[in-house]
Amino acid sequence: MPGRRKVGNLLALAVLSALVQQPMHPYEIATTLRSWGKDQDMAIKWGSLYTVVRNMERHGLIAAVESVREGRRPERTVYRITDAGRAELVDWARELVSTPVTEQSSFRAGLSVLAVLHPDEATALLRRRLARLEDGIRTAREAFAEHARSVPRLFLVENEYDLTIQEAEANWIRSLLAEFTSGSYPGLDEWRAFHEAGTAPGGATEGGSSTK
Amino acid sequence: MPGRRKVGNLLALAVLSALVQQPMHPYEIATTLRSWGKDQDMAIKWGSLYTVVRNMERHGLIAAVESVREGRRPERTVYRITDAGRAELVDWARELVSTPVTEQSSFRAGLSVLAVLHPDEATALLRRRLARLEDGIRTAREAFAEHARSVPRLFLVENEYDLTIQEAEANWIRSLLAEFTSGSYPGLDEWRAFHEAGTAPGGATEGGSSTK
DNA sequence: GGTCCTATACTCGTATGCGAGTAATCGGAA
DNA sequence: TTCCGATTACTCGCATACGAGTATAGGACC
Repeated sequence: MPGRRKVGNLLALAVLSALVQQPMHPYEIATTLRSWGKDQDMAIKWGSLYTVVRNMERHGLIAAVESVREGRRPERTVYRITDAGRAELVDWARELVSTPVTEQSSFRAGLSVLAVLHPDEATALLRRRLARLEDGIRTAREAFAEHARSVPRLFLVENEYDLTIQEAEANWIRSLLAEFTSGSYPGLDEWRAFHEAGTAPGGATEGGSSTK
Repeated sequence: MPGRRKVGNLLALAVLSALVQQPMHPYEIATTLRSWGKDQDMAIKWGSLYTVVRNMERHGLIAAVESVREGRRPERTVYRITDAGRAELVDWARELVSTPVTEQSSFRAGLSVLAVLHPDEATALLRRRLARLEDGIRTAREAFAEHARSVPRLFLVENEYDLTIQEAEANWIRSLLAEFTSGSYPGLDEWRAFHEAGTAPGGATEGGSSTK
């Protein structure tokens, strides 16, 4: 339970933002979100969607409108947003916008154990990341330009933000790589020495003996 | 299970990086991590720690060394890293460093529903965020400078990264705010109009009728 | 030398997350 | 006409995540 929200999953926010437009059944919500391009920043997990929707109903944020059975397909339950849901949407938006939270970042985690890799390998891997990142940025920029034709900028703010952050990361990696390759990074020699002596840096020297 | 890792929780990575130094019992791992300052980017959840450790043992990444009972305290099980664990640590580090993944960001989520707020409120909230962010950056910078006295820069890369990203976010917010306050942001008037007409933007006009 | 507060060191139960499975419909090719 | 694969629309159940609870030890203070 991240925080005090009745339904803490950010997927719930997406559901609210879809239902605020019009009543829908869960599958339609997913489709709408995907067409909206929200699936990029929030891969829709089927299992979660239905769990989240059920919980949202339980907490009165949404309410079932009808259960249609079209032909003999599985029953589709159509939901609409309630006033409580609308209030939650706004309140949640307020919180998310105004309060910075330190998010979990896998790259940060990777960096925190960067020392276990040989500096040359670390350099190569960072180059790899940079290349992929540049690729991703290019793609995102194109998709953004495409979308921007038909959608007002306000509805694409998150993408603009994303691009900015990714660029900042790319730049940071570039400058780190520059220090690595020029040899100006402090402690680079010790780092290299540790690894070439066949031991992990920061750890005690251990012969790699059998484990079992 | 994020990916194919036997134990996908990033906490497991932290555990490995602690145990690579020397065998420890779980509580000691937590303490070590905290002293290392890793708790900032990865709040240690007690429940998770023990679950993760158990799973890691099950998968052979770590192994129990001994179960000491000091006095009449609860039994403490000391774990050491195995060769498989060491291999996992390195392999995991490689992946995390080389492969960018689009992480979940609550701010991005917030931005994606920014339109549900009145532009004036959005502006105020962004100002609020910016102030808090600047505060956090200042604090982090000081902590970093302090640490940098005793710890080589290599072991603080993640913090450097973090600062860079946070600054990028702050700058982005600043420029967005500038556009909002100068009125140069496209669509600002429509945005305002939507809200002042008493309806959510992008949605159909709906009288706020009773819900139940 | 008794009491209180904090630190140590976990355990347990529950809510949640989510992959994998299921089943019906539909459009097109053979 | 029938078969096949894709699409629609969910359900189920297990593994995880994690808060809250528990219980002992040690030191400070009076």
